[in-house]
Amino acid sequence: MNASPVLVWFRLDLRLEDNPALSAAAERRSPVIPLFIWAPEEEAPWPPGAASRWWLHQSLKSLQRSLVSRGSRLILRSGATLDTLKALIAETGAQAVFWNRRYEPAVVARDAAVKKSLIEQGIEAQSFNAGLLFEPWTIRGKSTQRPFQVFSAFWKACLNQPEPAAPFAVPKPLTIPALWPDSLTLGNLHLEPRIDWASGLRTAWEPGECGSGIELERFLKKGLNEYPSERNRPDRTGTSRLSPHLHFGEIGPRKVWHALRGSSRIDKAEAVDSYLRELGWREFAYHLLFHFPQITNEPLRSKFSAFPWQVDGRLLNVWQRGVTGYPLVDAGMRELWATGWMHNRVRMVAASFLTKHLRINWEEGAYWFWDTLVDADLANNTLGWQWAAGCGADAAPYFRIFNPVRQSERFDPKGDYIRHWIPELRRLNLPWLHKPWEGPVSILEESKIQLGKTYPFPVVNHEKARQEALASFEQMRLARSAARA
DNA sequence: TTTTGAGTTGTTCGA
DNA sequence: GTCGAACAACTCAAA
Repeated sequence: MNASPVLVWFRLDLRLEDNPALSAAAERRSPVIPLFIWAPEEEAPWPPGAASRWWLHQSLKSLQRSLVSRGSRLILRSGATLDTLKALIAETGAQAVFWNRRYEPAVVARDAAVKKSLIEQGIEAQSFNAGLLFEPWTIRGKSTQRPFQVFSAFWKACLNQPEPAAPFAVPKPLTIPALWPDSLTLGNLHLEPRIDWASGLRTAWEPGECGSGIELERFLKKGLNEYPSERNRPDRTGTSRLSPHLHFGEIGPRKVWHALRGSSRIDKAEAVDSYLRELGWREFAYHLLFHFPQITNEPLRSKFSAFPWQVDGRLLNVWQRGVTGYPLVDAGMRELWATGWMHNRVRMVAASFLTKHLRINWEEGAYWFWDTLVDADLANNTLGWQWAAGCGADAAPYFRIFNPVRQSERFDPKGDYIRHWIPELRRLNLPWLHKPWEGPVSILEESKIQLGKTYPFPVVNHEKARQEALASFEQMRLARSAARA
């Protein structure tokens, strides 16, 4: 037996299938020591939020279970990563550390320092790609050789690349070390909330590799064919719901890619392309985050630094709690609070509402989503918010301001989504459900609604807010041309 | 270097 | 109800 063990350092790749770091370690026929290190402060200013920590706990539990069922274990530690790795190397005599790459700026810097230090110490340190179809540095403009800032050109370049490799199989039984190092218990990491607010999350999700496989199967069977149209319907299950699973790496994009391309159950190539395109947006988000790492806290378009954002804690709070008086926005914010997830169509409406109607800085929204989403992902969250605010890559033109009532009428036509998340409006008929403040007094009375008491009046008037948002853009434009002159 | 065509997800207005 | 145009100006990416 090959004596010295390999440490497999798990991060956002909490799976056994298609896990190149784990497979590479298994092929060594050396003992394998699976390891997770909890070091949130190393990810500042974006350490995992509360919903993410809840998910992480469940996902680690699931990974631990699968490893144990294979006769292995998952060693848990907390504290500074490099010190922890060095301590484990000393304890176990490991000569190699393998992991799968991450792309968040703070993590990239941390990992580079870890790798350098390990190599200096004579330890083999290898990183792999488990999380992306296309590594950010491999995609460049044809003539410019620069990173892309426009999605369609980016995705076209990706599709011209060789097809992503087939996923790795689950490795054969792992070689067990002669002696297991000490491990914390999962409870020691204190990932779960002290006050149990997670019952809605438990109902909505099954974290872990097994749960992701079930979700993918469901989507292939029931969702994908109608994806191009149904994906916009928050009142139906028309999306894949894979986002948290992809974020934690319980399933990898290669598996999803090949499952879709190879599935015989799908009769519409259009549906496959349409969903893969969304995976493409995920790739694009990572591409941007890698090449423009400052965008997590600065607008990609620097002229937006001059945008006259409003600072208003009351309005921010109203938005966060889902009491803006616009039913679709409120339904979305309450879905988020209850389940840790919000339908993408509603995310756009809610984000547009915060940044345009309330003119609150997109960063406030990004931090709220970061804390409350189970799929909080720095690349996707940053791209999404900057896109909505108009300051990001390929962003919506400034005059594209979502009308929360019109969006509601188009995408929740029967009001089922609103009724589900705003029970106090459930007796209200169409079309007033989309805009209660326009409902006749008699109808509101019959529906047991007292505006201002049981459900709020709109916090802003749509048309007025729209005009003010347009005026703010104009102000920014003028400030810039003045600065240029 | 310069030129040219194009750019996720919308709304409103008027015919 | 449906349809097309206007809503600006700017930046990116390729030729």
